[in-house]
This record gives sequence, structure tokens and C-alpha cells, in this order.
Amino acid sequence: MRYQAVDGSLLAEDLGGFDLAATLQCGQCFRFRPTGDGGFRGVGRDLPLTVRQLPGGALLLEHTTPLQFETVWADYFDLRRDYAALRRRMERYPPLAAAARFSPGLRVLNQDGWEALATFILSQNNNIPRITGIVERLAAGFGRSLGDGLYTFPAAADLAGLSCEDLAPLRAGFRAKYLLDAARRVADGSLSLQQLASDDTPTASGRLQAIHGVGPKVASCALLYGFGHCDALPVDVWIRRGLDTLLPGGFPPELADCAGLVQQFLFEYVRRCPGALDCPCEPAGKTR
DNA sequence: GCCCAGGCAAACT
DNA sequence: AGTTTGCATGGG
Repeated sequence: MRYQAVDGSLLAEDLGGFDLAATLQCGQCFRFRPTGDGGFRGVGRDLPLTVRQLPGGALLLEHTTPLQFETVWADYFDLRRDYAALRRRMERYPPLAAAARFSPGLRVLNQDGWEALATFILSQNNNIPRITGIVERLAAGFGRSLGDGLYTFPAAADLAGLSCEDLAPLRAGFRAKYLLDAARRVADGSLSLQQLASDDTPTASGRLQAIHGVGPKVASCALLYGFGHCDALPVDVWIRRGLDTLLPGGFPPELADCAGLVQQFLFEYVRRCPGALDCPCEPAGKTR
């Protein structure tokens, strides 16, 4: 990877096949919207960003400094992880090979921990377009304006004193009370976000599940997308999609350390290619 | 109208 | 301990 400042923007190249659209639209993040001309605009770690991928694969981040890229976005988009090595490991298991090939440029984002927890609480028994709307109304209503219609994600302390009625405009339904319980536990210190990052994954998952409305699935998503636990496996998807038939012997122990990353490739494969388990699809952009 | 959605808690066997 | 049901809302 290399990058340079160009006219107030930042140009990053040699990204190992990184696919911006697949990464932002696969349901791991609800903070970016397409701009309509191929780019995306959103907020990460309290920074606004408009970003697009150029035909050769280079990434153009508007109004971004080298320091911001170095300290925020390179990590946010997980550009320093060796995904080629991950995909090679997956391809050692024939049932995983098709998923590894399907969207090779997919990356697992490193989002803000509280934001990942909150948005995946709101995601339960819900669909991606509607989740995006709820999260937008949450940020617009209780975050800080960054201009251009963008808002920071409200901190736990900003939500902890609110009531369900205050959150009614979100139209989050039964999830509003879950979000408030999470905000209060974080704000009053009974749940330490910093500790979640350093705890081992099962311990951190147990702490998260003390929140009313957080079960193993939401906890795994929060740990995977927000706390750097790439071994966290959102197991409910695994069962419901019937992927256990793909790996009847269970999840390969050799891949346990990156189970969440592997799961993301599988999830995207099944999401974009329904029936993949019966009749494997070719990678996007190709025809069989 | 109908079915379903990156689930979970509570109420059942 | 395992299974079923209700939950709020809206996208397709």
C-alpha cells in the first residue's frame, strides 16, 4: 500500500484488491450511503468522509490528510491486514473456496466499538435499508453536526439520560429500550468498552450479554466489527443460513483465530448468491 | 395483504 | 434444556 496527498484529497494505491462497494454494502456498517456517482459518503470515528474507488482500484478520499489516513482510515478499512493470506487459508477447505473467491475484495471494517454495539442492537430482526434509516435518524437527532447532512454517532452518555419516548422518532420499535440499557451501562461504567477490547472473546461476549437485548449474535457482531475480535463468530447466521451443512464437521479449528473474517466472506456469498449452497455461483462480474 | 428481516426475552413444554 | 411466541416497523 502507498498513498499521497493530491489536491487536498488522499490517493491510496496498491490495496491488494480492496473492494469499497462490497465492503460498505455487505451489512457490517450502516453509516455510509452511495453518493449516486459511484462514491460513498458517511462518517467513521467522528470524521466525515466522501470516498470513491477509481477504475484501477485506487481509493480517493476527499478532504483527507495523510495523518487522518494513517491514523484513522487505513485501520478503519483494514487495509493493513493480509487478506491474500486469509483467502489462501480458506481455500484449503474446498467448501469455503467458492466463498473466498466470490468477493475477494471484501474487508472487515474496524468501526468504533460503541457505534458497532448500538447499531447491531438496532439490527436485530430487521433489514439493512431500515436499519440504515434508524441509524441516520439517531445520528441526526442526537449526534453533532459535521456539515453536509452528516452527524457524529451519539456517545453513550448522550443517550443514557433519554427515555423510550425521546427515541420514538427513530421508529426503532422494541429495540429502543435495548439501546437505552446499553447506553446506561456504558455511561455509568458498569460496562467498560476499553476492557472489552482487551478481554478474550468469550469473556467480552459474556459482558455484552448482560445488556438487556444483547444475545450471542449481537455480541459477536459488536466484537467483530467494533472491538477487533476477528475470532468472534456471529453463530446465529451460521445456523439459520444452513451453513452447517457446508461444513458438517463444524468450523475448521485451523481457522478459529479468524472465524469472524471467514464468516464475513461466507455471509456475503450466501447473501448475494441465494441458493449458493445447492448450486455454487461464480464470482461477481463473471458469468458461468 | 403477505412474508420476512444480520434476534432476543419470556413463556411455555 | 429445548421449543415456541411476541415484539414494532417497514421493505419487497
